[in-house]
Amino acid sequence: MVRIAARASAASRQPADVFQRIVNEVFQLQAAILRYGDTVGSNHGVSASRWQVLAVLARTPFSVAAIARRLGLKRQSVQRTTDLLVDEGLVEMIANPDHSRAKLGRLTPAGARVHAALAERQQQFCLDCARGISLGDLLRFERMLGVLRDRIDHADAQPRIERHVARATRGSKGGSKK
Amino acid sequence: MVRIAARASAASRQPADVFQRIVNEVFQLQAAILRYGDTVGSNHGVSASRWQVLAVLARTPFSVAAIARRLGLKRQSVQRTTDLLVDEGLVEMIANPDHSRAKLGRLTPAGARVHAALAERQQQFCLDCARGISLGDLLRFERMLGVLRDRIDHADAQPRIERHVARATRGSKGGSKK
DNA sequence: GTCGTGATGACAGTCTACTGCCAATTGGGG
DNA sequence: CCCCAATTGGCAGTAGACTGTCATCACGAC
Repeated sequence: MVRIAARASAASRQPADVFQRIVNEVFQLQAAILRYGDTVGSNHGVSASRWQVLAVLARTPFSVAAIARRLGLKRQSVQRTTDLLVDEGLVEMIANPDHSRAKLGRLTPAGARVHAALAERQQQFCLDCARGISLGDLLRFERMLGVLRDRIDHADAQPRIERHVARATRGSKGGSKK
Repeated sequence: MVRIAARASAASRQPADVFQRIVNEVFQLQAAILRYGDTVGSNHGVSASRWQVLAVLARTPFSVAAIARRLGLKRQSVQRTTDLLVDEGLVEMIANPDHSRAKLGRLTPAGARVHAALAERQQQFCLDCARGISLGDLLRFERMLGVLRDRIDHADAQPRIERHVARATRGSKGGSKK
């Protein structure tokens, strides 16, 4: 399908170059998703990150740590978002019979209304985006996302030379470079 | 314990459900990339975002705004990162014959050294990640990322019903949408 | 019953990206 | 020549995610 020899410059087909473009595209795709979520959500008074939390709690109450695991975020990040949602009256913390300290977040009636409105828009949005793309392509795409994530997570991120030395020089990241 | 509600939708093949899982995967893939970049970069004193700027400037000097366009970020974000890189001695601003105010960023010898070390690691990393994946699959994946981004960017993010009413009922966080 | 480990919530601080606003520069039209 | 729009840099403020740290709670080992 593609001639291998000539013109590798414009859009390089070297695996490493393709991969770098993919990294850039992933960043921009995530930014686009966040932009969309913020825009749609703002019409209902919530940002993309709050929407995410609402979506998790819409199914069934969860502790903050459980929400974080589902979203792939840190406890502390979700904690902050959840606190704000409680302040706004969209979420309430209810007692957890299994753990006196780890209360469960649950949508208030107001929170449920917001989520319902957003879910409806999201359904249409998803269908719009998926239109014309075969289910097989979508599933392949989803699988590839997972494969790449696995590989990146399991890649050896440590230097091959004096790992302990390099690690000792860390600790202040950017600030150490004065 | 964390098998939660994922069961019901775990293998859903409805396009909208697949799409929602894709969104989640994109977020986590981006987080994984950032984690990797920070880990590798920290061994050389730079974070993932600084690495990105160094990579752009490695080819040829650019103005801050030009870097931002290349990375798909806002001017102000890149400006801040670039200022820090200048403080750290990895980048220097040189005169721009075409614009007296928009100076061009260029790697200092120290910056070039850091970038060279990172580029070498990155090359190996990209090859590791792409191993076993056909070039065609990679290119298809790259194309799909672009397609989805286009659709999301061009999706109708506005409500179909009385936007001004919804906005009027907000108040606090609505400021972002002015 | 007591202790240690892990999970959890809470608080503080950092980093990065965003928006908003303003000043200076550039290039084109009136 | 002067004015205007677009571009650019600079500064301020906000949002969200991260790490680090500590106290508390649950649970199993002893």
